[in-house]
Amino acid sequence: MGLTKSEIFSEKQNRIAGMAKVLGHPARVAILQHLIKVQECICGDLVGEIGLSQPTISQHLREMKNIGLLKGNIDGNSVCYCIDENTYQEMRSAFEELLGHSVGGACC
Amino acid sequence: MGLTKSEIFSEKQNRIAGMAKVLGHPARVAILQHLIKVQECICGDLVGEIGLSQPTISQHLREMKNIGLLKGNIDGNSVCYCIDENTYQEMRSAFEELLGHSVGGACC
DNA sequence: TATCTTTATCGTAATATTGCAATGAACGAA
DNA sequence: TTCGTTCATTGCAATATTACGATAAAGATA
Repeated sequence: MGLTKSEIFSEKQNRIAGMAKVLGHPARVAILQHLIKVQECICGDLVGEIGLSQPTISQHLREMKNIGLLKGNIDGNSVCYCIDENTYQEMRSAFEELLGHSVGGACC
Repeated sequence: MGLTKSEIFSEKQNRIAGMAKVLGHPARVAILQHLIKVQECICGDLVGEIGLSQPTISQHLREMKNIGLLKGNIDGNSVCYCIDENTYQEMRSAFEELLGHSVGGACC
């Protein structure tokens, strides 16, 4: 079937999964790391930096924009990308909340 | 082509992506949250708790075991699952490192 | 032994993702 | 206007993921 049954999960669970999914590809991790380092850049920079084709980078950028992690600002004939601080902090909080527990499993 | 070009990324980037990917499905988020709450449980508990079929839950559990997030301990004819504390902490550290920066983008 | 319970695996179908060539759109420069 | 630059979109092929019925494997129970 291949169709995720989102309706049986909470909004929050679906949101966390969506944010994690966007980090679930090394190209998007690399894009985020590069943007953390240089704060802002254009698509062409990332094509040179990462080594995937321009359409592929563009597609990854769109997915990152779709969940709100990136913003793009048109500047002449190029587009300046940077991280959306709100979503970036939302992700930090969500993962910290999910991963900040004590987990001493007794059985294993 | 559908084949991720892992070889052009660093070990660390691929590892982060792999850990994120496992949280990139709401069922696996729900499994992790349940295990955080109850510390340990068997597969059948999760089937009742989450509402997916037993083979589907088993498949998700396997992916979580594959990256080391879960451990399973055979106990009679059932399997007791719990969180692997080391990987859980590794994930916390990795995401904290990735998401703990200052990101004031100037262009957007 | 026969049966029940519990979990894993196989097989399959449907959908999703990844990647890129080709093309289009929009701006700047000559 | 014409050409070059930059990025998005389209279209396609290949691989990956999601989900579950059927079945197998293995310990528990009668």
